[in-house]
Amino acid sequence: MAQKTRKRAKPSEIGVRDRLLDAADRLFYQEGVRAVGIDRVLAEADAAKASLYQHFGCKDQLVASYLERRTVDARANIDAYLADTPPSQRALKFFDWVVAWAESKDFRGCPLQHTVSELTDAAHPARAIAHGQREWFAERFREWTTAAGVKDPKATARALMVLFDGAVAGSEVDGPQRASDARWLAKKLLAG
Amino acid sequence: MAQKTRKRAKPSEIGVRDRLLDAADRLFYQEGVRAVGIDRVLAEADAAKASLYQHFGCKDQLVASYLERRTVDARANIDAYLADTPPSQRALKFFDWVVAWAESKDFRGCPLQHTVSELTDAAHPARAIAHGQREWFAERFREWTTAAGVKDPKATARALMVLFDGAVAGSEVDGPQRASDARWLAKKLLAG
DNA sequence: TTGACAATAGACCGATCTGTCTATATTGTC
DNA sequence: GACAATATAGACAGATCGGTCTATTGTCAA
Repeated sequence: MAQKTRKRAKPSEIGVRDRLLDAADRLFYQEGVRAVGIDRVLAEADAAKASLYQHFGCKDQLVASYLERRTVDARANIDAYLADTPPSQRALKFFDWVVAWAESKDFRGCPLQHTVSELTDAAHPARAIAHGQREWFAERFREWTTAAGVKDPKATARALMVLFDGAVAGSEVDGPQRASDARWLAKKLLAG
Repeated sequence: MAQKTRKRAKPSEIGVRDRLLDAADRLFYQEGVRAVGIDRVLAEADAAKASLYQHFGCKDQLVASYLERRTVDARANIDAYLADTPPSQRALKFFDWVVAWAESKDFRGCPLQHTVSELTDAAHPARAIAHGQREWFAERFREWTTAAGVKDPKATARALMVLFDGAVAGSEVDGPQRASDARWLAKKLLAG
């Protein structure tokens, strides 16, 4: 046993697992996890059915893995975006990131919100991912409001969470103006 | 032609159409419009398939009608809730209504947001309903902030819309605390 | 060369989906 | 009682769903 000699695709190529995740990401995010069937994912990924079930076991797990990768990427993305901003300014700067996201071509709201509202089974593996990411956001908001030196950092952090949710949900329906509106109020809140 | 002699069910009974709408409302809202099939609605309504297609033509139209009735009821509900509150206080009072909604047993987020995110076809009849209701909310927020005499009523109204969306979306995932958080910031905004 | 492994292609299964259809029962009006 | 309208019950069709299975191909290591 042992001696993992794993290594199939040449470094320049993308392995089947990643192709499946890429396809799932595009389709699930754009159209929803219930609207997109396995066959569409396979066609988009140019992969075989057996590969999907070999790597993920079932569709629910593919959905969870898609969400998981989304959250990992988002965290890295946000941390990088804020790296050059002094901690005391990060709370507000974060809303610049939100505005940019809402204005991006493929923006279609929050994948976590979508998935939670589509998959009502409380035991679905994707829900744990969503919950974890929510916690990460809450923690970051507390960090940023504390660093900002506002009067009530915890209440302010919770309010920023509401503004974030509202920015994303509102932008999905009404366009990116809602994200700017959220930033406007966030600035007011952090200044007062 | 003419002489509508319509009148089937006795006044004390509920007609099939309403039974279907009631069932659709419960199931679509609780589990999502894609997760619930026609047969589940029929069983819940204790109705025949032909009745559904006689009254609504297709599932998409049933979904639109369910949303339409939701919005009509919500408008009446909110207006009644605020009737005794002086116009200048209605913006804040509205967030009491939101908190109460988020705390209600069957709360599961915003039916408009859910439907828009599940039905990505821009031409879907349900989307027009959702859009109309958003406009109604925006208009009301402008009324209330104007009556409140705040400095920038339009910007404030847009910010309240964000808080509303954030309250509802956040409460769906994290619980009704998010609605209270939104109210907290709304109060701050309307006071300052 | 051989054997293990990862991947593809696609038939197949049973369940479920929306929607159509026929047949039958009930009711109010003439 | 006859008729039209409304409702029920449920078979049926065609598509799609998630998931299993077999057969085949290509590649690396021994």
